[in-house]
Parts: sequence; C-alpha cells; structure tokens
Amino acid sequence: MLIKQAEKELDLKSLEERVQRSWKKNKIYEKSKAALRGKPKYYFLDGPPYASGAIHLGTAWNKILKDAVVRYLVMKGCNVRRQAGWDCHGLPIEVKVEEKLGIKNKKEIEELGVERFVSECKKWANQHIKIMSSQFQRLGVWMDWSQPYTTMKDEYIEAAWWTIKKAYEKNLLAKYLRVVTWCPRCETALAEAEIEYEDRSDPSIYVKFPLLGQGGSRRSEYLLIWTTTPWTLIGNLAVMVHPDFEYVRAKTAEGILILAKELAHILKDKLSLEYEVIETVKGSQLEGLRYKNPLGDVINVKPRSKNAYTVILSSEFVTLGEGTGCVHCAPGHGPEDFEVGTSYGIEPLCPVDERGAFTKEAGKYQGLTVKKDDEVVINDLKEKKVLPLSETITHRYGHCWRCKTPIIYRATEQWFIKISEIKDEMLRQIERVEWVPEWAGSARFRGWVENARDWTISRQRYWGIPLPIWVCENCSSNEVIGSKKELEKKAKLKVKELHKPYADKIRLPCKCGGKKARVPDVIDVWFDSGVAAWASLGYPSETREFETWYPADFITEGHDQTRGWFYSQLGCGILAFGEVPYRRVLMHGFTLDEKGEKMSKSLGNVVQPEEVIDKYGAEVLRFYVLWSNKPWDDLRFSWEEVKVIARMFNVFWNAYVFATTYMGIDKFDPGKVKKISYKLEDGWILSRLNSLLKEVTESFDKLHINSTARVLQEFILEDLSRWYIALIRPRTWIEKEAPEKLSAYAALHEVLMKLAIALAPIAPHVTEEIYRNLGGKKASIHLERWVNVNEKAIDTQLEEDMKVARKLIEAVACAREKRSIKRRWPVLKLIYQPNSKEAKSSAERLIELVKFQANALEVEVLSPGEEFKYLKIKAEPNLSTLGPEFKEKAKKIIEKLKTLDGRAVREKIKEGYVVDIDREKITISERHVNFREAVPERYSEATFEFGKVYIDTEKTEEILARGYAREVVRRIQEMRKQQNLNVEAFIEANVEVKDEEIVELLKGQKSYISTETRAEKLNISTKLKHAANTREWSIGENKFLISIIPLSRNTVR
RNA sequence: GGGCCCGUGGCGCAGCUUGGUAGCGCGUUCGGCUGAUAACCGGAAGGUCGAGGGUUCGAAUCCCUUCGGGCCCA
Repeated sequence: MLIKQAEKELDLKSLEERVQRSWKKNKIYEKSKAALRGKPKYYFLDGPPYASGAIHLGTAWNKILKDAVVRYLVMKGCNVRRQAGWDCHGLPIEVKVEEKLGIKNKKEIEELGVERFVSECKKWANQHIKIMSSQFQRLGVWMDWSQPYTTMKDEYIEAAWWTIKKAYEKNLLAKYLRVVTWCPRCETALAEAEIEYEDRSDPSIYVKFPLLGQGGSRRSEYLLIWTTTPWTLIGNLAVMVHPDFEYVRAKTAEGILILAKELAHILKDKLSLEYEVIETVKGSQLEGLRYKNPLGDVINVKPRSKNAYTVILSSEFVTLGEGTGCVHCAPGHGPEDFEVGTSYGIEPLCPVDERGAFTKEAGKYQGLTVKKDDEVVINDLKEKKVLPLSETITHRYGHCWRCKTPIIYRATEQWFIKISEIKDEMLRQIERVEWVPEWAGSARFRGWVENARDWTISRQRYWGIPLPIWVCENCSSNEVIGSKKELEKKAKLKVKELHKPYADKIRLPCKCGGKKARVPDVIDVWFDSGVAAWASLGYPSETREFETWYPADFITEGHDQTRGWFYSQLGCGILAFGEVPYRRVLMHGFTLDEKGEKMSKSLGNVVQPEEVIDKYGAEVLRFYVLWSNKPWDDLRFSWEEVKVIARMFNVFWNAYVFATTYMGIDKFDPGKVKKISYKLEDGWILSRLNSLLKEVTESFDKLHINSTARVLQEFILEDLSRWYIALIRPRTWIEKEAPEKLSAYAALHEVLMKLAIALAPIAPHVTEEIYRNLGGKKASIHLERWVNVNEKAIDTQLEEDMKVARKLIEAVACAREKRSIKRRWPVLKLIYQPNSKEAKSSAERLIELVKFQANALEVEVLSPGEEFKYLKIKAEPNLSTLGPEFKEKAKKIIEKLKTLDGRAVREKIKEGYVVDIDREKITISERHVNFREAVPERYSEATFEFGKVYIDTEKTEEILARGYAREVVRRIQEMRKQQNLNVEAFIEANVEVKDEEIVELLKGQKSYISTETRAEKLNISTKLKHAANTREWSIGENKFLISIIPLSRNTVR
C-alpha cells in the first residue's frame, strides 16, 4: 500500500462529486447497510418534509443534523433504520396544482373532476420528491432515498385509517358543531397549526346597540360595543359584560351610553363626547337587558332562543384591556362567543357560507363577502346613526398558512379527536421521552399540550387521506373502516385506491337496509405524519417490520414542530398504542439571516444551500451549520463564518498534503511499521488525539454537536497544524530511513486516520478521500467502526507541560518583538522565571523543545521566587516619608540612597538599613524606600500566564553566523519555490555579499545552508558571476545577490 | 397578552448546569514566520457580559423586574 501525494489544491466541490460517484459505483451505502445486520436495532424516524418546492437552508440543516447523528450511531455499531419520508398531502400542493391548472376554487375543481385533480396532486408530489431527494443527496445525506415512505401510499393511508378506527373504538372520535377557523378561499376548516399570524389593518368601530325600553324608561339608551369585524354584527346575538366590573350610564350627545366604568374615559378621549355619569351599576345587574340589533330590520335573522339580543355575563372573556367592556357576541363567529352563547341556550347562527359569502339569512347582505364588504355594513351603521366612531387599527390577525387569506370563524360540524380526554396521559407520556435540550419537553412542549384543545381532523378538501367514516343516509349510524381489506370485504368489491374520488364511490350496506356513504372530508395532514412511526413500517397491514423496529428511538426537528409533529405523533400514538411513539428528541432551531431576522422570499434575504455548496462545498455547509451554535438555538447565517470553516478545511487538507508528500517520497507504509520509539511531541499529539476522541464521543452522545465540531476545529488548527507539524517538520527532512522520521510518520498517520474517522459523520466526503489514500482497510471510511479512546495514550501531564512550553515560546516571541529581533535570529540565552513549581517542571521536561522552538542557544529555568540575577534593583527614596521624618537631613539621605546598590538595601531593609550621613548613623526602614526592578539594556523581557521570560539580546559572532545563514536559506527556499522546483530537487547556489565579514561567517555555515537548500554546490563570496535569474535581497543593511541553478540530474529520479 | 428560547468588544460565538482574574474567531493595525499552508504566529486597540434590582465575602453565571429579537400561541 502506497500513499499518494495528495493534490495540492483542495477543491471540495469536485472532490465531493468524485466521492459520491464512487459511493454509487461501489454500492457503499448498500454495503454499509448490509454490514449492520445483526447489530443492535436503532430506529431513526425522519420527520417527513413537505413534498413541494425545493429544500432551503432550514431543511438542509435538519437533514445534515440527522445525517451526522445517524452516521455516528452507525459507526458506533447501531443498526440504524434511516428511511427518508415525505409528507405529500394537503393544501399546499392543492394550491400549487390549482395555480398550475389555472383554477381558483372548489367549484372549478369539481368541474375539472376530482380524479384528475388528485392525480395532478400526486404527480406534483412525486416530481418534488425527486427534486428534493437529489438536493439532499448532494449534501451527502445518506438515507433510503429509493424506498422512502410517503403519506400517499395506500399502506400508509391504511395506517391512518386504522388509527382513526382505534380512536373511534376508544370513543375519542366525535362530531359536533363548533366554531372553527376557516379559510374562505380554500373552503375548509384549518387546524391551529395551519394558521399564521401577521399584522394587518382592520376597521375598528364603536357601535351603539339601542336598548328596548321597558315603559319607555330606557329610550335613547344604548350599549356601546367595540369590534374589528363589522361583518360579524349580522350574526350578533348577545352582548357580554363582566358580572363583577362596574358599568356606567353616561349621558352624552349621542344619548345615554352604557360601558365599563374603567373605560368610560374613551368617550372623551376617543369619541370626543362630553359625558356625565348618571348611574353606576355592577355588570351582573345588566344581565337580561334586551336590545335591538341595529341591523335587525335589514337582515333576516330569526333567533329562536329567548336569550337572544340580551345582555349576558362572562367573567372569562370580558376584559378591560381594550374596547368598552360590553362585548359583541356572535356565537357563530367566535369560539368564546360560541361557548358563552351556548351556556345561555343561544343557538349559534352562521349566515356565512363556505366561501365566505353571506347567505339568505343575512338579508340585504346576501351575496356579499365577509371582511371584504365591511364597508357596506359600516355605511349602514353610519346611516342609522349608531356609529359614534369608525377608524382603523393594525393588529395581529390569523391567515391561512398557504394562501394567506385572512381566516374567519364559522360554526360548522366537524370531526374531532377528543384531546381533552387524553390530555393527562399525554402529559405523562412527555416524561418518558429524553428531550434535548431538557426544557424542550419539560417547559415548551408541556406548555403547549396543557393548553391543547380538541383536534379538528376533518378538512373539506380533496388531496388527503379520506376520512374513513361511512354514515348511513337512512338511519345516520356511523361506521369507521380500518383497512383496505375491511372496506373491500364489506363493500364486496375491489377498490382501486384509497384516495378521493375512488373511496367516495364505495357505499356500504347498513343494518337498517339503507346505504352508508363516506363523509366527503379528508383528514388533517398533521394526522398523516402523526402516524409515521408505524405507518412507515407498513403497520398494520404488515407486522414484521413493526415488531422489529417500533417505537422510534430518535427524532429531530425544529422548534416549530412542538405544535406540529411532536404533538401529532404524541396524540396519534396514544390513540393507537396508548403511548408516545418516540424515545429521544433533539429539538433544533431555525435559520435566520445575518441580522437575526427570518429568511423570507419577500425580504429577499434567503440563502439557498446550493449557493453555499457552489462556493465552498457541501462539507463546509455541513460543518458550518453543525458548528455555528447550539443545535437548539436559532442559527444566524453568516458568510464570514462560512469562510472561516472553509479555511479550516483548507488547513486540514494542507496537513494531509504535508503528510502525503513526505510519506509518498519515502514510500512510507503504515502497515509495515514495526518498533516505534516515539519522541516527546509524538506522545503529546497522540495524547491530544485521544483526549479529543473522548470529547468528541461525549458531545456526540449528548447531541451537543456544536461542541463536537468545535473541539475538532480546535484540534485541527491548534494542535495538528500550528503545533505538531511545526515540531516534526525538521524530522521529515532527514534523508535516511531514520527512526525518528518513521515515528513522526507513524504518529501523524495515526492522527490523520483517527481524526478522519471522528470527522466522518460531519464531513463524510473529504474524510473518505483521506481514509482511502492513507490505506484504510475497509472499502469506505463509513464502514469503519468508531474509534475507541485509548486511555493509556492520554498523558494529561504531558499535555499540561506542552501548554506551558507553547505559552513560554509565545512569550519569547513577544520579548523578541520588543527589540525587533526576528525569529530567524537565535538568542544567546533564554531565562525562564516560572511562577509555580509545576510550571518549572513542565518547562524542564520540555527544555530541548523550548530551546529549539524559541531559537535560543541556551535555556535556563529558574525556581519560582528565584530572581533573575542580572535584574537591577533600584531603591527609590520615598519623599513623603523621608521629608517629614528627617527634615533638613532628608536631602542628603536622598542623595545617598540614589548611589546605593538596591539589591543590598533590599536585603537588609527588614531590620533597618543603616546609612552614614555626616558621620551620623541613620536607619532607613521599608516605609522610606520603594524598590523597582529594572531589566538591563542587554535583556528583553515578557510576562505571561506561567511567569516571566528574559532573553539575552547580545549578538555574538555565532549568532550573527547562524542568523545570516538562516536568512540566506530562507531566500534560497523562496527562490526554489518561485521556480517551482520539486522538494527533492538539487541545486547549485551562489551567494554574493560585499561585506567580507559576513562572507566569512556564512562560510562557516556552509554545510547547514547546503543541507537545508539541497545545494550540492554552494559558492559564497564578495564577488561572483551570476546566472540570469539572480535576485537581489536586502538583509539588514546588506545587499545580497543570490542565484540558484537546478542540477540536471534532478529529472532522473 | 401568555409560554419557551436568545441577548457577552464593530461582527459571529464560547463560558452559565456546579458563582471565584471574561475567552475564541472574524475584522482593524503594527511586527514576525513559512519548502503542507493564498496558510500561519505575536503585539496593540476594542467589553459597565441588554438594563435595573436582589442573594452572596464575591454574579456573565443564581433569583426578581424590565427592554430588544426569535419561535409558538392568544
């Protein structure tokens, strides 16, 4: 096995394509699956992305996260099930298909034919599954792309049917009249999860409802209400007040108005009405007051309930936050209105049809459209002089998540899952799950479930799982069908497929002799994905897979899925099996733009994954999104940071190129290394490697994948590239098969190999290339087992020692800089004054390394507390104490002190230093002097974490010789590089410098210079003949002329 | 209006679980190194850790309040 020199330039894009092609060609994914047979089962369940459109950064992040975790688990030896899934039904695709076919509403769909429409939807889904699959695959995501689960297959539909039937059997399926959120464009009920809230401008009107006088006493008296939905006044049936609030009767130019006392100020502030409070009453006293709907004579509403058009009480829904404290109640148009109205026996009234058009009951408004025709209502109110104020406000309003139409509330009959009855069990089940982060379950999800209402599962649409409920046209009895077989058996005929319109054509016989027809509704798509844990296993029509895998061991999705998939699965799981169908959840964040704002097409700040891949490669995108922040925080996308990661890969690659260059030249065979005597730094890097592997394993296990990525990055940049390779570089230049060279190769090889394995789940392509070229034993790195930590290799003391050494060497660099001494120039002596015993021993153990890296001829390590002996100590007289104590003698004492040796003074100062002034012995104490240290001119000093360093800056002849030699070597190397010479090429070099002294110095360094530059002939003189490529260099004050000539035999090798 | 999360030099983040000298990267600037590296190293400038209060000998870290952003809901 030979290691080839790697390509110098890292082109991730082409590397990735190359690697992906080889995966395909060699069926690596299939092999990886095959290798897992018999290993412990692990069921990863892919949350199905919606099969329309293209992937975006958020879905890319999601899949990358899944892929990294799964790859890790596979390497750890888990037999992971990793089937891709697709969510295919629902409004989004219906809307796209409507657009494509140029139709706008349900009527047109019916005209076109449901069969055609549904088949177009299926086609759309299939097309986009294809597109998105290949986009995900380009990211390097390994899943079963060829056998995905889709929610539109008959077996999948059956699983949903079966689950509905379970709910029916458990008496958790119900149909009742309730106010639901409704999209008038899509003509269907919407679940809470299908509504998004956006700011919009709406009317804000104050309306007077005239009280019906009892014996004329209430003439010109009104309830003052406030609303932002004028159209709902047609369905108004009551006015709610809070029983405990105080209300006033206020006399104004508009008559006597009744409203909450606390809000009475709006009469003046908003309506510009002077008012006088003539009575204050409790809300409860208003109960039963009758009023007239001001639109009463133009509409056709005939409520039967005796409580209609009266004041009713609600302590729950009347607040003083806004409005007037008298709340307009239209039981057909609001859930709260419905609830309170019903408790007063008021039957809800909904004079609005599916499309949002007013019905006959709306009288003169028949045919007009809700919301859109608010103006008509407002004008009528104005004419009737019951509208003291009409303005507009901006507030959050719900919109259909697909077509953005403002939603309305309608009272309709719908089918529900009675969440209220299973909520306690749901809350208990949340605790069985391991949530990452913990609060995703204990706080966020729990909070959502606690507030959950019954789940409306019926939709009045076409592209979805048909609701498997058949109702007798005769006796109205229900039947729920749980499978295709059951349906065929009962219908006594074959069913083509379970979608609309085929399912609708099936009629079932009823005991009463009549026929049962399917309710025309389809099921809420959230229910579809809710059954994925068993539906994707083909259960219940097939049980083998189910018995093997269920329940899901791991899922990961964004925090929006708290209300979505985490929830729908929990609900469906309880219906089906009485338990939550997943065991571990990683909740991840959202992708935001660089300013932390949501990416959206309208803002034009969307970054496409392809864009990143085109510029930097999938590897960079993968590493970036995993590294950027904690998985559960939102990710602020930043091109700058992407660049940082791209550079890291470059450094990693360069380290690999370095290794392969020399290993290739020397034909190093990792398989044939026998006895290795590692040097200190080899032991160190292997220790660091194993410490790294430990951290990587731990953080992966905890799903703290950003930590994983960060420690890997740190290791690559700091330990491997910046330090270890710098340390072993001289060893790689040794020509012979020296043991110290082989040990460096062996260590470097092990590091690169294991690092590649640790990095493989995150960067599957580049690590594959490296693994194969470095002689990996398997056909692919992804068939490798995760690396076990070799605890024995971890030497924490050595790691600590190296830390001290590195810091020490950095401090030397700092001391050098203070005197502008380049690193190429050796320093005569390095004195290290450590600040602890530990630091001292660390430095002593690594003294040779320090000496070499600091480029010092000699190193001395002092003991903690031991003073650097050349340090000058100055005793500075303290004038503020000497003056007052010694008065006129002070001046002479000061003079004297300045002449003394500070060190001597300091030694004796404790017991008092005695000076002789005019033959008088005067004792100087600590309070009289301050001691100051001064570094002698010859030394430069720097302080750092582990103490102080001093360097001797004296330039001896030896230093000059070595310094000039290195300067010359550097220049020759630069010229070799410019001439693109092979690393191994031999040359003839000519060096000319006028200064004779320098020539003599350099001649003494001839063998060093020749070895370093592979100069077989080296001429140094004050005057030389030069070749054409001669270059002039300035080194210090001197001009050097240097030329190099490649030797002809270079080509032979 | 409510729940959850986030807020740390110009920018992007770590540190917060378990309180003890505020750290990294990018950017700026000055200097240096380099036969793996269009890479890198060192110095400098740059922070009242969103704000206010509390607990404590000591708070970026724990608690309360408040402001701004995100997601979800009303």
